[in-house]
Amino acid sequence: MKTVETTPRKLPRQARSRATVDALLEAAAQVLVEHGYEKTTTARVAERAGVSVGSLYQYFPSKEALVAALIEQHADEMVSVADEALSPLKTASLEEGLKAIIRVAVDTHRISPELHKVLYEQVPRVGRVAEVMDTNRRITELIERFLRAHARELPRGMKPAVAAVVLETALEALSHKAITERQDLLASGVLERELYQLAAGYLFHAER
Amino acid sequence: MKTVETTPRKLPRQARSRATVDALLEAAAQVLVEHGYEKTTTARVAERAGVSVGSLYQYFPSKEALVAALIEQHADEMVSVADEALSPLKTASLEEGLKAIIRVAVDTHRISPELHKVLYEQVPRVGRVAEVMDTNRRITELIERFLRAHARELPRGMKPAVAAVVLETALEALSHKAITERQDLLASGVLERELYQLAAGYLFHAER
DNA sequence: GCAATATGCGAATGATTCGTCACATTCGCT
DNA sequence: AGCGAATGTGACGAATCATTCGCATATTGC
Repeated sequence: MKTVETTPRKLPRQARSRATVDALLEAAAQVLVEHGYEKTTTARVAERAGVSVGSLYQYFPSKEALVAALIEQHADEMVSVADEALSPLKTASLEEGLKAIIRVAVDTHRISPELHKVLYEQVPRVGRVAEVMDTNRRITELIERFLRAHARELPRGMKPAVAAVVLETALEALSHKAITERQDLLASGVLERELYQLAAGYLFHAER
Repeated sequence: MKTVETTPRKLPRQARSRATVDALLEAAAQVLVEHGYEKTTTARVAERAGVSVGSLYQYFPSKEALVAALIEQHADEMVSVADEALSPLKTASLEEGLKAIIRVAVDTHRISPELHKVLYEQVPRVGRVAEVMDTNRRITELIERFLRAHARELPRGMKPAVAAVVLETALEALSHKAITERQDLLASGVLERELYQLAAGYLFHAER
C-alpha cells in the first residue's frame, strides 16, 4: 500500500514565504470551488496564487497535501465554533442546550458553504476521512456529555451514547442539505424550527 | 461547454454482446469497490470483464458513461424497492406507514452496501451523474404523497413538502451511517427503533 | 558588504490514462 | 457452405498532469 505524503515539506520561516503559503491555500480554495477537485491542477492553483508550481511543491509535497491542509483548516474552524458554543452548556437547561446544539449545527455549516461543499464531497478521495470523521466524533461527544448531564430528564431506556449519534447525524445531514441545496429553508429560520421539532420530539416525547 | 456523452453508443442485439455489457457492468462494480473511482481505469475494467478496451468503448462512450450506467442500475433498484413498499400505503394508517417508510430507508441501503458507499461517496457529482443520483428526490416525493394522504392527522402548520425532506434526509443519513460505520446498530434492530422514535416524535408530538 | 541561507522559478520529465482505428473473429441467416 | 452484419481485439496516438531539478533572486546574519 503506497501512502501519499501529506505533511508539509518545509515550514515557512520568513514572512515572504508565509504569504506564499497563504496565497496558495486561498487560491486552492478558490480553484476548488470554481472547478471542482478533478479540474483543480497544481499549475492552476499556483497561477492563481501568483506563484510558480515549484514554490507550491516547496511547501506541499503533493496535490493531496494541499487539499488536506485546506481540510484541516476548515475542520479546525468548525470544531472551535462548536467548542465555544457548547462548552458552557453544563449549566444550561435541557431545552436551552438543545437549542444551542441546533444553532451550532447550522452555524458550523455557514462558515464557507461553497468550500465546505467541495471539501465534503472530495474528502473520501483525499483519504483524509479520518480528520473529518473526527470532527463529527468530537461534536458527538460534546452532545453526549450534555445529554448525560441531563440523564434523569431523558426518557427511560434512552442511551446517551446512541442518542448523541442520532442527533448529531440527523442535524448535520439536514444542515448540510439546507446549505448545499435548499437555501430556501435557511432564510426564514424554517430550518432551525424543523430541527428543533425533530430533536425535541425525539428527546422529550419518545415512548420507550 | 463541452458535455461528456453518457448514453450508450450502441445497443446490444445479440446475446453475446448483452453478456459483454453485463460483464462490463459487473466488472466495473467490482473494480470500483476495490480501487475507488480515481483508480478505476477503463483498461482495468475491461480486463476484469475478460474483454478488450475497444469493446468497452463499443457500448460506453466514456468512463463516465460506464459509471453512470451503474448508478442508474443501482438507483433504479433502490427506487423500485421503495416503490413496491410504499405504493400500497395510501390505505395504511399513519403509524404503519411510518414503520414501512423506515423499513424502506434501511432496506434500500442493504442492497449492495459497498457499491452504494463507493457510488455515493467517491463518484464525483458532476454532469449527468448528478441527475441520475436523484433517487433521494424521488423517494422524498413518495413520502410527501403519503404524508398528504394523512394531512389531517399531522400537526397544524406542518407542511408535507418540508416534512418529507426532513424525514427523508434524516432517515437516509442515519441508515447510511449505520451501514457504513456503525453496523453494531444494525444487528439488534436498534436502528429501526431509534428511527421510529425520531420520526414519530417529529410527526406526532410536535408543538407548533 | 558579503557569505550563507531561504525562497522562487518554470521548462523538462515521466507516468498515466482516455479513447481510436484497422483488422480479426463470430453470429445469424439463407 | 457462404455472406454481410455484429462484435471483439489491442497496439498506439494524443493529451493531461503531478512532480522534479538546476539555476536565479531575495533575505538574513554577521
